[in-house]
Amino acid sequence: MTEDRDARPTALIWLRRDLRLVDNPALSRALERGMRPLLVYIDDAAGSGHWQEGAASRAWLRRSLAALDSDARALGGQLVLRRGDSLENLLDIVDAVDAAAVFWNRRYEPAHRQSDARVKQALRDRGLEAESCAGALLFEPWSLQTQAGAPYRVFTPYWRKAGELLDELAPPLSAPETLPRFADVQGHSIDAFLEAPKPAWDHGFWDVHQPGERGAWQRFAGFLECIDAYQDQRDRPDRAQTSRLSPHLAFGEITPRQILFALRRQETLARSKGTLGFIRELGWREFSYHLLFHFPDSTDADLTGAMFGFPWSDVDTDLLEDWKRGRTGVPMVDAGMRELWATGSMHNRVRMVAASFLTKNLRYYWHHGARWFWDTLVDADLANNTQGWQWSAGTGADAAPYFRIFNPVSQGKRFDPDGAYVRRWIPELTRFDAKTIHEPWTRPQLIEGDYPRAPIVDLGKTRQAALDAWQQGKEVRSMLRD
DNA sequence: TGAAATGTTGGGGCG
DNA sequence: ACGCCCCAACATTTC
Repeated sequence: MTEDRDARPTALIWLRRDLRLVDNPALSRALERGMRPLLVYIDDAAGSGHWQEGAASRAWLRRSLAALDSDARALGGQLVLRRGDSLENLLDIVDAVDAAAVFWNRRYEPAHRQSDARVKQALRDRGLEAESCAGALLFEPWSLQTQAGAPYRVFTPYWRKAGELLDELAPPLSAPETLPRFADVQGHSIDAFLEAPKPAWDHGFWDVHQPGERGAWQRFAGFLECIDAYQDQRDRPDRAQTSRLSPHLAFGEITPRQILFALRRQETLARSKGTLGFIRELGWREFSYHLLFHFPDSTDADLTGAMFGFPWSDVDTDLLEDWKRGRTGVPMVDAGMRELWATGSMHNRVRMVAASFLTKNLRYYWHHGARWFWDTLVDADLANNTQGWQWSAGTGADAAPYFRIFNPVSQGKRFDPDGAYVRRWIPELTRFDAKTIHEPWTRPQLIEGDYPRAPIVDLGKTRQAALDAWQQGKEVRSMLRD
């Protein structure tokens, strides 16, 4: 067997949210160093702190790992699957294959930064080489700062600064042509590693998504067909013209720099409004990571004091449940929440509408919404989810002011003018036409089934109550300042 | 990457 | 011709 004669040292490639073989810096590091890479994934619940991946993410993870396992085998290699403490497992595999090094791509979530630092120290204490690489972002969070040396808190100057550096980015890395195989290493089989959901509540996910590196590139190719129209169409949930790359990015099946370089190669598209608009959205992802890195407490508490003293409402669990399950009686909100439940995804415009309803009409603290999205989204990403919710609630950096309260009826009329999106997810409203479908309570006799005949809260009254509450909080804040 | 209230402007109908 | 009103279409302000 070749491995017996091969004198090259072995490096473990500790995979997490970088489930790809192309443009994988940790893997490339091993190859550059003339080392034999062994891919390892460890299911370590403790390493994520209290933001352990939700059920939808795990459904995705299961399929993404299966794809990676198959891709690794196709190159002659393997993917070692382990469960439990990361360090213990790494050390055990190091012993089994007599590895000299462990390489991985960096994570930026607070719990992972802590546990990764401990792992790195412990590996080095044992005389092993341990290196973390930059693989998930265009820019490391510490590489961009204001003239005063502080982290940016406003997107526009952040992205302007990033724009100066975009042209200097190194191109993506290529994949190995082959991978070595190791005979004496124990691991779980892919089928036994993560159980398929029972009952198969995730079946609707895979109509719209195909996890894995190949699925990511197929999705990207599909998106290229309509990226020209992206800027004009991206707010339309009734059109399937967004990239839908977010779960692939969240699991690291594709990287932002692969996307960026691939777009640059498309000469006719590279400077189009649609392309630039999409790249700007990648910028928001970068900005979210930047904020998460510099303000790690923001996953659980307000990033700014803008809403200090605001009287958030006590949660009525029945109403919260109505919101989660798409039974608020407000079509645009319910359609979004049902899309989320069925597909593990929700159109971005509708996420904003649903978040506005929760944090303003219901006046619940954003954390309740962030938790639900965290559990149900296949693209659950701590940086994006946190900043998205803080942005909606008015508590974040560069956030929408709290008084920007969406009217889900006018949002519906504007962005789903035919009612096609709402009709797709709320069959109880099939009898409505475009004119009235976003306010079915004006024709309650047309509503079918047990869909609410009226919204669970009055949109006008709760809007005014939110503004009044904001005014109160404003007084508290100004008293505290004096 | 709001909405609603309020203010302004200008065209047209009408006495 | 003129003032007056109505109202749509915008613009500005406020939360």
